[in-house]
Amino acid sequence: MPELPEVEVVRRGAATFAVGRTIAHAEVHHPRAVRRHAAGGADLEARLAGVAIAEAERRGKFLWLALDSGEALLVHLGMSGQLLVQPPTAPPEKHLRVRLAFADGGPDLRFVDQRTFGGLSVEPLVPGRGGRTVPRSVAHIAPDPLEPGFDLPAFRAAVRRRRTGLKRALLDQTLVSGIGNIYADEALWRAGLHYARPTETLRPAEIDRVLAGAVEVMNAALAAGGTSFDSLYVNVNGESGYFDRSLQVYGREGLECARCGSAVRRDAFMNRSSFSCPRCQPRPRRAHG
DNA sequence: CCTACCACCTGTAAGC
DNA sequence: TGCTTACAGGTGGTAG
Repeated sequence: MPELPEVEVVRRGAATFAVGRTIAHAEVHHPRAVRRHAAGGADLEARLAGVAIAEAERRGKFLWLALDSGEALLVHLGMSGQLLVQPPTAPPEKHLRVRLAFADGGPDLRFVDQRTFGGLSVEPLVPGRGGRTVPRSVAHIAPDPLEPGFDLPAFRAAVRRRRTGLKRALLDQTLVSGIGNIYADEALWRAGLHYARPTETLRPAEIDRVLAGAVEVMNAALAAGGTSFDSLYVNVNGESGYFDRSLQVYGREGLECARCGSAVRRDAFMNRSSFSCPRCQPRPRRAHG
């Protein structure tokens, strides 16, 4: 489950079902799912056996479970990862990668991931950006705009220092985290800005507008349980959110813009797609990307 | 240093 | 009905 709202839905599920419980043992079913854990799958299993889960935290699209051993179990869902609460007796899912069994004999926490772009690792906690303590491989990730400590003036300055297009900047997790392809397009539509607008030409008010658009759309998506076009994007109980019904441009090529009635266009961009309204978001004369 | 591109995977849907 | 191609909510490493 990719972007910030979907990851937050999963984090809340983990907080409800896993915090306070003790892991009996972990089983790594696929080595690729733990490739970021440098010491290997057996080491990850050893570090998880017998430790209790103290908290479930998130920055951007990175989710971690703070452990009473002092380390953290970092989870990135990649493009297709799921964290599922399942009875220990449930048969293994087709794409089960890691299973956590608990000392109380209650439900497992299972990491299921079709494409294996996601993964787990056990890492030390280190000082991160914005004064927060984060797992080591999250140290370079910028605060996300739903964090209380998000520094808007610093974000404005960082964007204007960039020499790139606005959407590239929104997707750069070292500038602002949590925004992916769907919510970038939705935020740009809300702000009435084109994805290729050169960052160095943006006025502070325009940067504020697109960031505010991202915050609004992600909060709305969170309230709807996230965006889900298929069964890949589900909460810990396997349920889909319904924010896809509220998207204004993403995935809506040829359909009417809700604001002006023009047909939504789709452009190839960064090996994926960008959806926008040709009238509300005119292409700038000078464009980046 | 900074920016842009590509590889990393599996599955589904559309096109021929 | 096959077979091929395009595409999918992301990230890190690396070439320029």
